[in-house]
Parts: sequence; C-alpha cells; structure tokens
Amino acid sequence: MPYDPATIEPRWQTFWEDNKTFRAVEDRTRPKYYVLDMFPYPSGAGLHVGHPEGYTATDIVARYKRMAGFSVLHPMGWDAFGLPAERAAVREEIHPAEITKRNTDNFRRQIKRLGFSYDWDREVDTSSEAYYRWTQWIFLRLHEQGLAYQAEVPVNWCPALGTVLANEEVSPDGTYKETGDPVEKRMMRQWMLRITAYADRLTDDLQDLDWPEPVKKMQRDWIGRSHGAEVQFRVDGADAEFTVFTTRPDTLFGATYCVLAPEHELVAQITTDEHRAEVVAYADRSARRSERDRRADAKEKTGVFIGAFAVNPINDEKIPVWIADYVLAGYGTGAIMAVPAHDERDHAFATAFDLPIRDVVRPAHGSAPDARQTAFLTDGVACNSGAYDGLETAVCKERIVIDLEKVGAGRARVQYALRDWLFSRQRYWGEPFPLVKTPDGTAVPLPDDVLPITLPHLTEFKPTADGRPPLARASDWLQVPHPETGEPCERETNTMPQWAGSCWYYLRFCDARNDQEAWSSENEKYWMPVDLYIGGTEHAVLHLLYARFWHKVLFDLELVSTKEPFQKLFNQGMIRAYSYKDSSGRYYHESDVERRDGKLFANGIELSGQVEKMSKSKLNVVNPDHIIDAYGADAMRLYEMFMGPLEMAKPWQTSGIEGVSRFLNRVWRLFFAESEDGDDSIHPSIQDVNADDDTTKLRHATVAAVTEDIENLRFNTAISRMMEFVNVMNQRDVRPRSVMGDFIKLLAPFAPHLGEELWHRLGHADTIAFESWPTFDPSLLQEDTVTVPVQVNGKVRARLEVSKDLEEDAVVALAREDPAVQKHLADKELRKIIYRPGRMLNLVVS
RNA sequence: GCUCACGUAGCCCAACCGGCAGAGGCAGGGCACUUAAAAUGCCCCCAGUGUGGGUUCGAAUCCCACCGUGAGCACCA
Repeated sequence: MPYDPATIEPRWQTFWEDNKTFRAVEDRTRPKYYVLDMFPYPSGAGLHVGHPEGYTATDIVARYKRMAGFSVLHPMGWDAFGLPAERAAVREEIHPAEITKRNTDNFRRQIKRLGFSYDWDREVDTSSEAYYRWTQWIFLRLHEQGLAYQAEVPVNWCPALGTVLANEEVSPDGTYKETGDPVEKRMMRQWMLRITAYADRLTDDLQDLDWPEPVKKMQRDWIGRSHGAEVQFRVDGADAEFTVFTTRPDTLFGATYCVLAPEHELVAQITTDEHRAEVVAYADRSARRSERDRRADAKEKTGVFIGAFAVNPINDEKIPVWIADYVLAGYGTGAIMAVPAHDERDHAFATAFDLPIRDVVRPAHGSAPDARQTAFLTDGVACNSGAYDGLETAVCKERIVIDLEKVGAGRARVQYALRDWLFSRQRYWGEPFPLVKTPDGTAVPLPDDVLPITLPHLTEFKPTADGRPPLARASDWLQVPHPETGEPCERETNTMPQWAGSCWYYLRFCDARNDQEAWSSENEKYWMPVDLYIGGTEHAVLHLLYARFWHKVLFDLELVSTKEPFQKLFNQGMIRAYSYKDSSGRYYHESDVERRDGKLFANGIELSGQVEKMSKSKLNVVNPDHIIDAYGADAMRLYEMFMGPLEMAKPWQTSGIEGVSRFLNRVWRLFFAESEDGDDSIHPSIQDVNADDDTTKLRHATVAAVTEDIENLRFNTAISRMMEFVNVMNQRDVRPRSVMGDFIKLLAPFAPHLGEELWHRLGHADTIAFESWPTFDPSLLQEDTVTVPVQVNGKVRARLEVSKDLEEDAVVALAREDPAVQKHLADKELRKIIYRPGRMLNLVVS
C-alpha cells in the first residue's frame, strides 16, 4: 500500500479535532510556551501560499515544544473588521458580516487542511460582539487615562473611500497603501490616541527585545526622537517672536536666515506690504499642491522672502525671514534657523537664492572643506563663533543652550517625529465607540456594564447624503439618553480603525472564552509574554507599534504583567513566483509557456521570465488548495520550509515540491514493504535490535542537528538532515526499531500526519504529539579520527587521516613525510606553522 | 535620493568563530528493474562564490568601491 496523503491527512485531522489534542492547558507544573502567528485578515481571495509559510514555522515550533515538555499555547483567529469587506458589501449588496463569515469559513477550512496544531477552542473573531465588547472596554480605559481625545486635525482624507486614513496608511506618493486611491489634506474633528505620551518608552524598551534589528530600527526611526533645543527669534521692528527647533544649537552663529513653514501662524502678521502679494501667492500654491507634487520635486528648493528680519539671540544679528515648503508645519515648531554651511537642505536653498553661507564648525583635524561647495555635517570644533570658538561640538551645544536659557531665549528640548494616532474612521464595519455626545457636543463615555455597544444592522453602507458616516443612517440606534442625566444624546458615528482589534488579540487568546473579563490575570500571568511571534515585515511599524502602545497602557493599569507583549519576533520572507511576459508587458500563465533552446515562448512569442510578487494580474498566484490536492498537506508544509531560510524571499517552484513529495514516499517505504495483497506489512528490516555503532552515530548526529536547527528556525537544513538520514537507512537492510521511532519523532513536527500514521502503525495507541523529544549524547558526535587538510602557503596539498588528539609536532612530522607536501617544501625555508587541532595545518614557506 | 539585506553549479539552496567550496533538493545523463512505460534503486555530470581592490599564513565569510536584486523611508531641522 503506497503512501497516500489524501486518506491519511483527513483521518488525523479528524482525530486531533475529536480528541482536542491541541487544547492549551494552564498547567503550572510545566513551563509554558506561547507561539503566535500574526492572525490574517480573511480576504475574499482565500489563503495564498505566503500564509502557510509562517504558520508552518510556528506549528513546527509548537509541536516541538510540546514534545520537549512545554505547555504550549498556539492559537489562531481572524482580524475580521476592515474596509475590504465593507467595499465588497457595497458591491455585492450583501451585509459585511455575511461576507466576513463566508471568508473566515473559507480561511478556516484552508488552514485546517494544513494540519496546524491550533487550539481551535480559543479561536477569536475581532468582529464578534463577544470580542469587540472588550476592545470597547479597553478604549474606555484609554479614555479614563486621558489618552483618547478629540481634536480638529489636518487629516488624510480619501475622497474615493469617504474616510480618513492614518499617516501610516498613506504611501509616500500620497495614495492609500491598500487601494492606491489619492489622499488629500483636510481639517476634521477626530478621535486621537495619545501615543506620543509613550514615545520614550516605546523607543527605549526596544532594547531588551529579541527582534530583528531592521524592525527595531524602523520603529526607532518612526518614533524619531531627536535631542536638540528651542531657540527664540525676535522679529525686528515688530512685537512678535517665533521659536525654532534645532538639533544643532552649536551652529547658531552660522544661521544666516530663518524659514517659516508657509502655514506658520506668524506669516500673515510679519510679512511686509511690499512682499505680501508674492507671499500669499506662494503660500496658496503650496497649500493646493498635493503631497505627491511637493515630493516629486523635493530636490528643487522654492521659497519667498517675506520682508521681515529676525534677531539672532546669540549675537543680535539681523537675518532675513523666508517661507518655504521644505519646512513642514507639522514637525517641530514649523520654523527653522537655516545654517547652510552645516545642513544640506539649507545649503541647497542658500545656493539657489544666493544667501550667505558662514561656516562655524571645522573638523578637529585637517582642513575645512569649502563651505560654498558643500555642507559640513559632522561634529568638529566651533569657529567664527565668538567666545565659543574652539569648543567641541558636543560641549558647544551644551554651553550655548545654557547661555540661551540664562537670557530666556531658548532651552533644551526633545522632539519626536511620532504624531498622535488618528483613531476614528467614517466607516461602518468597525467597532462602535462606547460614547455618546450631549447636545453641546461633549463626549460622555458609557459605563462598562452596557458593553458591548453593538453595531446596528444596516443595509446601506455609504456615507449619508450630508456626508456623515454610515452609522448616522441607523436612526433608532443613534438616539440614546445620557447615562446619568437622561437628556437626549447621540451616539458617536465614527468607528475604530482596523488596528484596534489586533492591538490586544494575543491577550484574548490567553483566556478566549471568558465572558466576565477580557482575560483573567491568572491566565495572563501564565501565558504572557508571547515567546515567539512570526509574521511579515509589512507590520513592522503599524501593528507592532500600536500593540506595544496599548500593552504599555495596560501595564500601567496593572492589567498585564509584562512591559512588552512580544519577546521574540521573526519575519518570514516573501514567497514570490516566476512570471512570464512578452515585450508588450502582457503576462502569460506558466502552463502556456514552452521552453526552447533556453528561451521561453507562448504561441511563438518570445517571453521574459522573472521572479515577482505573486499577483492575479501577473498570473503567477499559487493556490494552496491545488498543491494539497496534488501532493498533500505534509508535502506542502515540508516544501515551504525546505525552499530556503525562513527570513529570506524565495521563489515558488512547483517542481521543487516533487522533491519533498518523493522524500515522504521514501520515508513510507522505509517502514512498509510492498506486498502483493496490499497489506500494511511492516518492512522486514524494521527489527528489535540494538543499533550498530554507525547507526547510533547517525541517530545522534541527526537528532542533534534537527534539534538545533528547530531552535534556530533553520528548517531548511533540518529537513536536509532528515533526508540524509533517510538516504542512508534506505540502503540498510536492518533498521533498528528504536532508531526509526526516534526518526518519526523528529519528522512529526514537520509532517505531522505522516508522523502520526507511522507512529500508530508501529503499534502505539497514543498520539505522537506528547511523546518525549529524542535526546542526544554529544560525545557520540565526535569522530575518533579526523581528516586534516595540509596546506602549503594556504593551498591544500595533502590530507592526513589522524587521531583527533594527535599532538601538533606529530602532525607536522607526518605532513613533512608526505610526498605531495615535500614537493612544495623542497629547498624552501619553513617560516611558520599554523595548526588548528582537527581543522587544518598550514605550512608557510618563504 | 537615503538606509538595510542579499548575490555560491542550469535552478532552489548548504558551508559553525575566517580554515578541505557541497549537506539536501530540482533539472540533465547513464545503468538496473520492466514486454514497455511510470514508479523505484544505484551511479555520474556541473560552480571557485556578482565585479574590482584591500586585510590575512589562509577570505564565499572581514573592510572599501562598484554592479544587480529585494525591502523600507521620503526635505523630520
């Protein structure tokens, strides 16, 4: 009977489900391990091959940790609120809840086919009342802490979607990241979360996390903490002053002009009449220009002199004031002092408008570069700075700040690029805010015991005719009495953004069925923090930063016991695929492609082949269902892990899955002999005997390598070690039962269905899921003799087979006797001997 | 434009702290089994590590520059 995943796999999936094999237990007698996937947004397109990559990795770790004696929490759920379902609802005229259910059912079915060891009893759906009740509850805690507030803010308004977007959702080119629709700036009253209050901790606490450095760097850059100073500039001849922020107070003597953002509030007041027309025109133009335009020609500096002069507080020098759109209204104070000699942008601007350039910092050693040619950006020694001349940059910064403070013209200040989080959306398919508004517009939080504030059922999801969000259509729902006074109030019609639900789902998994609290503190203390969190880099900033922010708020409220939610983070690489297109850019499906003379054709047209992101339009999407149908889930899992290192981007090659499928077949045949009558007869080579020395060594070496590789998430090399084992055992006619049993244990996390089947057929009644992981004896990994390459001047000339403890002198003596070595030593002087015991010997001759 | 990562056989990828370039797989070739084919088994072929410099007794590995690919960022004072 041949290996047949189509019968084995559903059987074991049913077994696991019926027996609740993977139920996570708060077992205080055992160490815990919490291994989490970034839960998916259940899109209508279904699972693609990228999802199972991370899921398989975490599943291998989860299964391995169970066998290693840990109590494992390995859950799955759905990030189910969100825009795509709402847009599909409008398109198909079906309620978003129904679309979401359809999609989650499909995702669940596809994920279950892969045999992941999730505790399905803990499945969560962020769009269910049982879940978003607690999202609202957390919002109330944020509100209590003064971290949620309303403000009239410049927002990213997306006319096509009829909603605002967070800065993080807008691409650099001024479009919505998800859909590419254009986005414009508009002032609106919105709910904000004061994430900036946590900026320092969000930066500082990254230090102790086991996260990829690039992700930490992205978060640090996003928060953008910079240390500098505020400096006040009086406007000459006017009763006005403005403040600039600078990271280089030491260059104050080099400030030759100031620049205000065109939107700066002082502009109208201090512009002189003769410049007014020009200034208004410029400010107008830059306000109307889209983000995209402004960025397109960012290199070309534009601006206008406004006729006013500012007084430099350090030396009373009068310097001209300009407006220019390279100074951003939303960052710092919206005003800068320009030091062209030591800032590239100021230098470009000064050059364009012929403004003076004065160098005030020189390198500590060597000569100063020509300040007219290039800005000198690095630290050095002050010059042209009066009493400060000769001071090192760091010292000079401090001294100038102290002196400015004395005269009330400045102070040290820390500035962040991070802005508060815009937390409301004019959408239907999201969490309603647990608030009402009194007639005078005051927001009143509702008490905990009325939660959840359920989303009213609507049939129309567009904004109202007067531009209010869809929830304004729910007239019955909208009107409520004030929770205390009973006066008529209206509910908030905005909903929360999609990130809200994903900010805390890892906590809900700790206690997913609790209907009294969001989670119990006992469970939270047992499971948290998440020990391993795997997902794509696309969430490096948004989700991970928001979740960390909420977690810290909850920590301060003593609702969670850890400072950080995710101890170890790992990003899987993207799975891409070959795509084929002709010279006109038209794509062809792989099945239409023929290969001739090393070239590619479709219908006689020559094509180019390249590796690209999978997408429908490129006709290169691989559907996991088809792969499982053809090869089985175990082969699919194994292939995705075998393709290459988890963190690397790699191309999908359907031919590659043939290889792992053959491997699984070969494993099967190690255990079962082919018989005429199709019986399940154990292969006669499987015997209850002690392993010989070679087999024992192989067993220990394989266990050691696979264990270490799993610990380090190097699944590709783990699999190749198992292949080696199988290739060797395949040639043996005696396969000791104990060794083969250990091999099944190693294989089981990777190919769990086959693992269970083999284990079962070898006569075990219980699931393999909790069998103890094989151990190894390091002393058996070492060979008694080693092959030492002998190099002469770095080139290998001979190899010596020696005992691994042989002394250096003896090895050298042996080497010198070797004819091949002698040839290269002849009549040369031996100058140096480098011996690395057991590794190599290098003889250096003149 | 800036930052980071990665370039090893026809292809996907190994190679520990700098020490024999090859573990594994795909594709290709040969042989065996077979009436034949598929499947299977055994064997074989194939690169000197993107390019150019440098450090070192010794470089795929460290340093510099360039080229290519991918990801992220967007005038953050």
